[in-house]
Amino acid sequence: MTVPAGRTTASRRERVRDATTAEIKQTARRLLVEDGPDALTLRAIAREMGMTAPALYRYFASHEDLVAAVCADVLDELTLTLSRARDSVATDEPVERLAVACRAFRQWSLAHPREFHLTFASPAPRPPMTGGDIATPEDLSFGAVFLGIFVEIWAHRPFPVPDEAALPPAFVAQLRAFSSRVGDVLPLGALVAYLTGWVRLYGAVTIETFGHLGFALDDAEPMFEAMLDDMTRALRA
Amino acid sequence: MTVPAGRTTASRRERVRDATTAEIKQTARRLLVEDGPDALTLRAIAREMGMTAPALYRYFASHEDLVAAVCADVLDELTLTLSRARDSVATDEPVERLAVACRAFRQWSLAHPREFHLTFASPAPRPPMTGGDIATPEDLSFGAVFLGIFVEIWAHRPFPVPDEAALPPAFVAQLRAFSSRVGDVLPLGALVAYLTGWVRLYGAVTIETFGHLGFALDDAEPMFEAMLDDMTRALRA
DNA sequence: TGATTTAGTGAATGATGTTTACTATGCTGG
DNA sequence: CCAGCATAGTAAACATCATTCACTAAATCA
Repeated sequence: MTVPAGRTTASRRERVRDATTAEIKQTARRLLVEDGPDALTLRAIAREMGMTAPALYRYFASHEDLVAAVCADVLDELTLTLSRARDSVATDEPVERLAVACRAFRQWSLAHPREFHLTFASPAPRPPMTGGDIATPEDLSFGAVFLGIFVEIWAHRPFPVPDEAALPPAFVAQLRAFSSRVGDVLPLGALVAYLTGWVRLYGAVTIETFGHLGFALDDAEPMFEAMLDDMTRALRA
Repeated sequence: MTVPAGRTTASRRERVRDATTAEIKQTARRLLVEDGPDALTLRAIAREMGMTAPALYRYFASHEDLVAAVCADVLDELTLTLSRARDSVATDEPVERLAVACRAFRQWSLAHPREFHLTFASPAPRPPMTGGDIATPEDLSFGAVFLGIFVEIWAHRPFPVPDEAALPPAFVAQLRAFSSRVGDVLPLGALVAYLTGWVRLYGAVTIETFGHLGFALDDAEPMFEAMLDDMTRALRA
C-alpha cells in the first residue's frame, strides 16, 4: 500500500496518472467528510473533478475498489499520526508513549468520524486473513505501532501477565500462532495484554463515535481517561 | 415503540394493516440477513411480497423510516433475549446473571451480525439525546436490562467503587445528571462501573463482529471470557 | 346505498454503478 | 519525423434505486 515509487523511474505519464489517482481519492474523501458515506458516489466524484463517471474506471476497477483505496489512505494517515504521537514522548517512558498514542487514536477518530467508521466499522468483505493482498486495519504497520510500544514497555520493565498455564489451551494455541507470525517479540501473556488493550481502545472509541454513550454522558473523555488509567496501571505495576 | 395495542379495539382494517407492516419489516430483515445491507431496498422488499415499491409508502414515510423500524424490532428482540438469559439464573447470584446476559449479547450478535451492525454500528442520524421520539439502542428497555442487573448486584452486596471525590468534577456532574434521569437507583461510583461494563461489552462484541481481531485470533471467545472474568471479579470483591 | 377513506398500481423523474463503442491525445519505434 | 499504438476521456445505454403523482378498485362508514 502507498508505495512512493522511485523518484527517477516515474515517466511523465505515470506522474500525471498518480496525481489524478490521488486527486480522485482526495475528492472522494472530501465528499465523504462533507456529505456522508452516501455521497461517496462515482458520479459525484467525477462531477467535482470536471469529469464523467466512466473515466474513473481507468483508475479503479469498481466503486468498491475506490472506497477500499480511500480506507487504505485513511489507515496510512492514522498510522502516521499515531507514530508521531508516540514519538513525542521520550523512549524511557514507554507506558506514557502508549497513553499518548491511545489519546491520539481517540482524538483523530473524534475529529474524523466518517473516515473512522468507513475504515473501522464498515461491513466490508474481509478476506479470511490469508496473505496480505487487501489492507485490513490491522495490517502490519497500523497494528505494529501499538505492538511496538508494548515491546518497548516489556523491554523497559516487564509487567505482570497471566500465567500461561492458567490460560485455556485453545487460547494458548492461537496465541502461539499469532506470536510466531509477528516474530515472537513478546511472551504470550504480554500478547494478551496487547490484544486486551486493542479491544478496550477500539471499543471505547467506537462506542463514543457512534454516540452509544450519549444516553448517559455528553463528554466521554473522563471515561476514556479512566480506561487509560486502568490499562496503564496494569502495565506499570 | 412496539406498542402491542389493545386486543379488542383493533378494527379489521387495522389488523390487516398491522399484519402487512409486520410482513414488510420481516421481509426487509430477511433480505438484510440473506443478501446484506445493500439488498435492503424498497423495490426488493415489495418484489418479495408481490407488491410494487410505492405501496410501501402507505406504511413507511421513507426507506430510512423503514430501516429505523427494523432496527427497533431488532432492539426489542435483543432486549427480550437478554432478559430471558438474565432470568435463567437465580436472583441470588446477580453477578452470574450479568455474566450470562453478557454472553447472550455476544452470542446473539455473532449469530446476527448484520442486524447487529445495522442497529449498533450504523452512522444513523442520532438526535442529540433530547427526549425519546426516536429509538436509540440505549432507549429505556435495552439499557434498563443491564442497569437493572447492576442494581441487583449492588443490593445483593455492594462492590468497591471509585471515591466520588477522586473523580473529575465535570465527570461527577454528568453522572449526577444521568443518575437523576434513571431515578437515582445507584450511587455514582456504581454507575461508573455500569457504564464501564457497557463500554467493554459493546467494544468486545463490536470488534469481534467486524473481524478486527482476526489478525491475531480465529476465535475470540477466550478473550471475551477473560474480559468477563475481569469485569465480574471487580463486582464480587 | 352513496360518500369517503384506504391500499395498491403504473408511469415518470432523477440519481446510481457499470459496460460498450468511440474519439482524441500523447508517447514511441523506425 | 511520422506511422502506429496505448492511454484518458467521452457519450450513450442499461438496469437498478428512492420517490412522487395521478389514478383505480375495494373496503368502510354514515
